[in-house]
Amino acid sequence: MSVSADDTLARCRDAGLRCTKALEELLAALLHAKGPVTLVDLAESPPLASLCDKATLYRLLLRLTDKGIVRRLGLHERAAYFTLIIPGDHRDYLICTQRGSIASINAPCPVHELEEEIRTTTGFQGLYHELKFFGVCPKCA
Amino acid sequence: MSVSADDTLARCRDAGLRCTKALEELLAALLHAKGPVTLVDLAESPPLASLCDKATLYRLLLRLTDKGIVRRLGLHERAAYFTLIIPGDHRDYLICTQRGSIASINAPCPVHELEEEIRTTTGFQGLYHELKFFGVCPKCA
DNA sequence: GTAATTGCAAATACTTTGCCACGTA
DNA sequence: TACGTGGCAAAGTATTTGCAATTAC
Repeated sequence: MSVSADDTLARCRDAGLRCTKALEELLAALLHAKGPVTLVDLAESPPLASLCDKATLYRLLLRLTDKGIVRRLGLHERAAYFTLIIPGDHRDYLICTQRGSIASINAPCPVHELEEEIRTTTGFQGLYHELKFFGVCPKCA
Repeated sequence: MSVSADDTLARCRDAGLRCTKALEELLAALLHAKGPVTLVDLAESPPLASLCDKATLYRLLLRLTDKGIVRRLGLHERAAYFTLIIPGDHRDYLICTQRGSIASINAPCPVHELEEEIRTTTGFQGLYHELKFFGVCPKCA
């Protein structure tokens, strides 16, 4: 298991979650995923498919989201997307509305200052943001 | 009817849509709405509730989204949110994850440069973005 | 031993579609 | 008149929940 995997598992333990096989494999699947994935994506991926029920994954993702270990993204699809929160790592997304592909953007995110401003002026707690670009990629256009 | 309402209706006509009572009232409802609204919000609002079916609203919103007159937002709720696109007007959102309230942010959006850069480097067509801040508002915290 | 977690199955919620009647251009 | 649009009802898809059995601590 990579360092991140152990780190994440440790964060789960700290959050009071029990270390079950399902949790371990779910974290592994999220780590290996190239980007945000849906519940169904996860439920159908080889190790998880035979290991546990979709409802279990659903509830695990709920708890993880609750504990701030996983983020639930509202993209344009009907299904929700999930991604691990790696401390100190922020991602913005570029989505092709035609094919539904999701790419991460590596450019430095220009929103942090505004986020700081909002934090101080509104008093919101646990503030974070989602920045998504939508359009039709060259291949689809 | 305000100027915006006429403008928007004109855009619909230009897009080849027929001006029906349902369309007019839907546009009016979207204009009066403080921010993004769900299909159910619209279907239950007084003028529309007795005027037309939910399926009609659904199909109208589809057409309007298709024509670039309405934007469908993926927020964190299960339901999709819709909002009128006012040319030259861009909005970012501040969402309380506790109560689900959605506020518009008036601060100048710091993303336009990055959007330009993405447009030129990736060749995406019809590029636009959604920027949303999530957190727990002071009242809920 | 005890409380958290899980599987299975059923219930919800929201969206989407089919088909025929209707109204706009 | 012709074709886009609307109503009603049913189907589809993703999410959410109840409860008894199981498992981690």
